[in-house]
Amino acid sequence: MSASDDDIPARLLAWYDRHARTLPWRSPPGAAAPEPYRVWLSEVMLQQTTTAAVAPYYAKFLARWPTVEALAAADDGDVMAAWAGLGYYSRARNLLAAARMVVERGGFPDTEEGLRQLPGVGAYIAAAVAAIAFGRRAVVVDANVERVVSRLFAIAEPLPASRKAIYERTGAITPASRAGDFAQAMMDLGATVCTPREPRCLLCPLSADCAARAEGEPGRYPVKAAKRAKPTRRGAALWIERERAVWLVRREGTGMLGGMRALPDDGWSARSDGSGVPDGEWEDAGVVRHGFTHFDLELAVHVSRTATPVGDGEWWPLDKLEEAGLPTLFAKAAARAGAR
DNA sequence: AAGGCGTGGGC
DNA sequence: TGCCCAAGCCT
Repeated sequence: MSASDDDIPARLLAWYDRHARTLPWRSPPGAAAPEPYRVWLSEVMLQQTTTAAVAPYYAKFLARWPTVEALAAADDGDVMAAWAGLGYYSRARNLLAAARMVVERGGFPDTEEGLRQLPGVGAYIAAAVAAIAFGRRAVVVDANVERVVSRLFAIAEPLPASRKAIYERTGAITPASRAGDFAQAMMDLGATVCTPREPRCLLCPLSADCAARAEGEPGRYPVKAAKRAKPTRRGAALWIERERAVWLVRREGTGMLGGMRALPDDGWSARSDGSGVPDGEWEDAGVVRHGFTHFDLELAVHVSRTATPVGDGEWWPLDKLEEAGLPTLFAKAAARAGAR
């Protein structure tokens, strides 16, 4: 490094004062912090999800449930349906459970340790909310920070083994004041300058400090462990129609798409072979392909107007299908069934 | 502690 | 097209 670590937060915050992104859940640099509810809601939505994808959902949730009290009083099915399409549905289940805990205890915890007790709040979100909403010094490490810090210090150890070292290095450059702005500055830097491919080092306020840049190939970091191949599973979904209505069920439990409204299926999510359509006269409506995090799915869509409804469900009017809150997989299957 | 857990966009 | 990636958490 050409300068001491002490200068890093100062340079980064000066950069942030001029280049902070404007985002719906964020206050401008130096302004009063947003309400904890808004920070928490945005952080939950932003897990593994782009800001562009989150923005409309954040607006919708805030308009419909403006406070944590309103959210705590919401109907479970309404919240799940409002989350439909955003993915990682355990987030919605935990969101509601956490809102009810917060109301029960009379407000948000204002420490990392307290926040960690809420379901769906892990190390990252607890630190982010403590820093951004409550102004506490907290070491905030997300994937952006992992990338920036890996490059800044040329950490050669691959992720995820390097997480501990990254946390310590991040802690060493996190300032006592403006920790929330510092965290958001690191994330903005990672999102707009220190990008995964072809980082724009000429625009970076930390380029003089960056060991990876000094080495000449900053895009080499962070080093990542090899990932495993994604298998393909096959399954079937059932479109059972009567009088302009379709039979929808609610998926149980906390597994794949748990808690979400869905088409009946053959159990593909619990098995890898996919087999078996119940007796009856089924028309083949084709196959929907959908990629999940750890496997690809080829879902055959079977259509019947005479088959007996499967399981515990309800007849849903076709002209209101958009309001059913189907996850994207089943929205695709519905489109396939309708297009036959 | 490594794998389950969604989806859409960029290249 | 196929792969990588995006403000991770839970078990």
